[in-house]
Amino acid sequence: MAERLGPDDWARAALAALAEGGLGAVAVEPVAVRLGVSKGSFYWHFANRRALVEAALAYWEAGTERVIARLESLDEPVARMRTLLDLAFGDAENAAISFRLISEVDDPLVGAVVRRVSRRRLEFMQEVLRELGQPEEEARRRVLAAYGGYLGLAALVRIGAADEVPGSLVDLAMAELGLPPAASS
Amino acid sequence: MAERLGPDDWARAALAALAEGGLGAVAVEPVAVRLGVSKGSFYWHFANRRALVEAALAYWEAGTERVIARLESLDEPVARMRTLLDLAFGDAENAAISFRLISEVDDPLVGAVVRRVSRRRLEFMQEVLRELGQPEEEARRRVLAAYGGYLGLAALVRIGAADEVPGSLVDLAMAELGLPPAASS
DNA sequence: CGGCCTCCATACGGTTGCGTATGGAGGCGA
DNA sequence: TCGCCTCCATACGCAACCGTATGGAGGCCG
Repeated sequence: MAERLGPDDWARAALAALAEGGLGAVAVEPVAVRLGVSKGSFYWHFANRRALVEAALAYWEAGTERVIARLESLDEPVARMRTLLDLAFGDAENAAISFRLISEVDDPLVGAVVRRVSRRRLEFMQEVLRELGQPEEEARRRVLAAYGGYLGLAALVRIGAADEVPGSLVDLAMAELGLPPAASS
Repeated sequence: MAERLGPDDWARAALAALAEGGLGAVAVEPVAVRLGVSKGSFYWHFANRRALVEAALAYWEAGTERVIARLESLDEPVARMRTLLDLAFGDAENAAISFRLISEVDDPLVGAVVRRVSRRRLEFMQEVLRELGQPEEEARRRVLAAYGGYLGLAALVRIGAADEVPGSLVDLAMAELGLPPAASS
C-alpha cells in the first residue's frame, strides 16, 4: 500500500516466505519480487541477507512477547492458560512458522531465537501451573507434554492426518495440564 | 567401504544429508563429496536430482515397513505397542528425518511419502488399540494424541528444551493410550 | 592381446541467488 | 531553481548447483 517501504515490510514479507517455503525461501530476490520491488531497494534497507533473516526473526519474537504481555494482563491464572491455548491452537500460520524454524534450528541465528522463544513460552506456562499450586516437577513435565503436544498437533495438521483442530483439543490440553476443562468465567 | 557404489549408497548418503541440512541439502555435488566421488558417478546411477530424492524417500519408507513387519511378529498387542514406542523414542535420527520431511511436506514427492508413512503408522497403532477392545473413536483420538506427542517431543529435544528423553515418557505415552505402563513380562 | 562394458573424473554451459556499483526519480529546503 | 537526500532500478561479477559431454581406468571375455 505504502509507496515507500520500511524494514518492517521486508520482515513481514520474509516471514510469509518462511512460512511458505522454509528458511531457504527467505532469499533477497524472491522476497523483492513479492514486494514488487528490486534488489536495489533491499540493499538500501539491509546490509545483506543475514540482516533480513535477523529482522524477520526479531519481528516474530516480538509478536510472541506481545501475546505474552497481553496474557499477563489477565488476573486469573486459569484464564491466562486457556486464552494462551486458544491463541496457540487458533493461529495456524504461527504454528507453521514455529515448525519451520524448529526444523532449521541448526542455523545459529534461528537456533538462538527459537530457544529463547520456546523457553519463554514454557516458563510462562510453568509459572501459571506453579501459581495454581502444582509441584515444580509435575508442572515441568506437564508443560513439556502440552507444548510438545501442541507442536506435534501442528505437524499432524500439516500432513493432513488430523483434518482439523477440534475445539475439544483445548479442553484435552487443559486436562493434561491438570486444569478445569471449561472456562470458569 | 565398497570401491564401487550402488544406488542404495546414494540413498543412504542422501538421507544423512537430509537429516543434517534438510531437503535443500540433498544436492548432487555435496552428496557426491560426502561419498568421496564426483558428479560423474551420480549421473551414471541416477537420471537427475529428483530421482535421488525419490530413492532416499523410498529407502526411508522401506525402513518404516521393516519396523512394522518386525513388530507384527509379536503376538501380544501391548508388547507390540511398547516395542514401537521404545523404537520410536529411541531413534533420534529417524525422528529428525521425520521432522525434516514433515516441514517440507509441500513438496509433492515428500508429501506423498510422508502422508503414506504417517497413515501407516497411525493405522498400525489404532489396530493395536482396537484389538485391545477400545472403541474406534477413542482409539483414533488417543493415537493422534500419542503420535502428535511423539513428533512434538522430537521437536523439543531438537531445540534443547527437553534435555533428553526420560524413559518415563514411554510410560506416559502408554498411559495416554490407555495401556498398562510397565512391560507385561 | 584386443575389444567391450562398467563405473567414474573432468570440463563445460546454463540458471539462480548474493552482493556491489552506479545512476535516476522525486521530495524538500535554501 | 539549485542542490541534496531518500528510495529504488539496472547492470555487473561471483559462487553454487544442475545437467551434459567426453574421455579414461579397470575388469572380463573373445
